[in-house]
Amino acid sequence: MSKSVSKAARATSLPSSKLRPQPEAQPPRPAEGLSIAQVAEQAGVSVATVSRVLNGHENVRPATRDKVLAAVDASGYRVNELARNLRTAESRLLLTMVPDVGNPFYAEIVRGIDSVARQHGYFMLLCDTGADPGRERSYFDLLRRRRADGAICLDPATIQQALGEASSALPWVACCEFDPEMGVPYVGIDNYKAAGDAVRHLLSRGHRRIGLINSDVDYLYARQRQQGYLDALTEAGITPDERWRMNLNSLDYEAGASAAALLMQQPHASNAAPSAIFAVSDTLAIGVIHGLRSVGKRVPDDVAVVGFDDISLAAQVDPPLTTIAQPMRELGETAARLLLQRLANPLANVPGVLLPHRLVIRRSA
Amino acid sequence: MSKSVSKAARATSLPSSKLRPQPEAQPPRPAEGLSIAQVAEQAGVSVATVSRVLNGHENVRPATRDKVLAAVDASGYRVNELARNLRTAESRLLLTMVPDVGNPFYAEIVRGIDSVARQHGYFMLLCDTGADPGRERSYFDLLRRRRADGAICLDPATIQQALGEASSALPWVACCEFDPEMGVPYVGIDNYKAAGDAVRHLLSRGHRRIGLINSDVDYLYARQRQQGYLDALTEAGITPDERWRMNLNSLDYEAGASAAALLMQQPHASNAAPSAIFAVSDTLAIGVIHGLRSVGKRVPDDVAVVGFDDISLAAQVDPPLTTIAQPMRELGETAARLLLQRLANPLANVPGVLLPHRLVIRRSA
DNA sequence: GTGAAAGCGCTAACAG
DNA sequence: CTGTTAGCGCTTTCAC
Repeated sequence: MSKSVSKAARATSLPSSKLRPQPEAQPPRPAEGLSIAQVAEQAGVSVATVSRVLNGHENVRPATRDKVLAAVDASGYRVNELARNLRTAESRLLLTMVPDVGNPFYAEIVRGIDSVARQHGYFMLLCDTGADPGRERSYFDLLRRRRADGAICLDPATIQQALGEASSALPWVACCEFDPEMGVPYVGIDNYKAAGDAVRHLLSRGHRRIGLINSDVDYLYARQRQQGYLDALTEAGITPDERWRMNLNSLDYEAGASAAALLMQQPHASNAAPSAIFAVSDTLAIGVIHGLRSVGKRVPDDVAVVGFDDISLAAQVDPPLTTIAQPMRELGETAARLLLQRLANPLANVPGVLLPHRLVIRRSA
Repeated sequence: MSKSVSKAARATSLPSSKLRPQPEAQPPRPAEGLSIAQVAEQAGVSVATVSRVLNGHENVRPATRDKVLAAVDASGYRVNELARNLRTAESRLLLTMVPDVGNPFYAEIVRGIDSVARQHGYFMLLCDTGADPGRERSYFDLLRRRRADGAICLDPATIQQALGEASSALPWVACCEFDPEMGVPYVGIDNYKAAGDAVRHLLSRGHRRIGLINSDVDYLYARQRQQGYLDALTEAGITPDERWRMNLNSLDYEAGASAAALLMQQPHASNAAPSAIFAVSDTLAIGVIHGLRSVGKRVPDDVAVVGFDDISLAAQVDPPLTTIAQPMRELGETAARLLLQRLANPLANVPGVLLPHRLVIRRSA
């Protein structure tokens, strides 16, 4: 899912021979305060007619339409959407609330959301909540205050639940992180199964002491993945050791690194330290590899590592990361569609959706 | 201007046991259409008074204020900002246009912007332009249509120039990428000097064949860094070889990886391939390290690598990346402040500002 | 096919 | 201190 190119005027763009070719023609009058009324006057029609052509209504005589259009771009007029929004009672803005914009996993999802939103004439307002309930609530209030028409929430389930109670009627959907019981439309993956897949891969490579570096248990996905991990181990006849598990309140590289170092140095019964680690996000896993290296362990020879998400970076680190791939782009796109659907038909029963994940085997495990 | 809502999500749409438990307590009345008038009535005062307490004006008797406040939260009323915005003629939305939200460098800057925007009562609308002039223009139009009060642009200078000609009067500022000649307020670093610093570091380590993996020349910073690279080499008595230089139209890891592989395999006069590479972004540099490894070169033993930006990941890869640190957070914060300043006083002469960079030496070079 | 007029919900004079 | 009132710029009946 790589970006794209967008060459524009590349290559030929010389240092700056002439920075302003535009000999200062008369651009359509920047026109600060210019209202539909002036355009109407200039075109010799009524405001109603101008409004009609602006909105592409059918019932306007071509000749009239042309007159109006001419007046519009002679004057450089742009509709004032503030007024339009008030009148039509919609802002055409969609909120997206993420715990951390800097996380590449969320970044890709956000792209998916943005792309379908724009496709449908909406803009996306990105909100970095830092997983803070207070900020979350204040952003959510934008819905009630009519600043936004709908919202997509990727924040921890614990936060969502609080939100849901206070406002189950508001138009919002959950993405990646969701509680099916909550009655809010959602899209995500089967975290329990995915975690099991990761662990079973490690098992199949002969590992029996498998560590889990997990995120905050505020996240339902963290609890689900942990359960998947636990059950997979148990099914293989292994009794999970508590000392193999850690919960972090951050997904940063640094957090993963120090957690891994800690995990390996912990007093384990002689050589009973984990021979493999399952980290619930790639950022964590990349940190883990770094942390392992810092305490003299090699990956995958001494310790195998599997991550989660399959961000684009996963293939680039050394060793390339074995991981569970989530369809990030689609997750975002689907969330946006679900929301749009809800907006179009508030009464319809919007379903929950699960998208498929898959195990990507590279060299780290 | 499409508005239909396309199909829902396909894939495994869960059976959806019971999608709407909806305990239906009685929260303060979700109150869809509730206007200031009803609150006024309920409080036994006029709309003007309600408005006054809502906006924290002084001249309201405490008793009256309390009555109003009581009515407000008894009814669960929230102001309709659509109306407020129209009346006050401002949207309190700031646009941020970036070429790629997924790039960790931009992500951190965006955080800086968002933080000071919120601090000042603004929200930030994030726009991923993909460095596409068309999308850029359409986003920019949001300013004219009053959807946003101001904008911060991080897109290529070539695009900015087109924008500037069409609308130098609009309230916007440039960040990281800027043309001082353009008369638009900006914040960034001294790219020429920074690139020189990177190259001089390599020189001091004894390298004389230094490659440059650069981004698209649409970016002024790319041209400036190239010049810094060229001059540093020349000053050291080295004649730069054209075959040491590459321009990429992407900053993705993959792009860096394949460029590096290509650079090393190119037919150089016998063993005249570069012994060091300067990449103009950390993402590129990380890709470069990966690409080098894929053709059997070790870093830094066979080839040294220095990057640019100092994203958090730089310290986590193997080997940790030597790089030029940019004060990303401050860049964003400063850009936001400049814009706010311009908004507060449109006539004031807002200056350009350069922030300091610094060389961070780690193990890759 | 086109125009006149009534608001959308709020803020800000201006009176009292 | 509080209430009345006039719009902000647009869309949308309802007449003609």
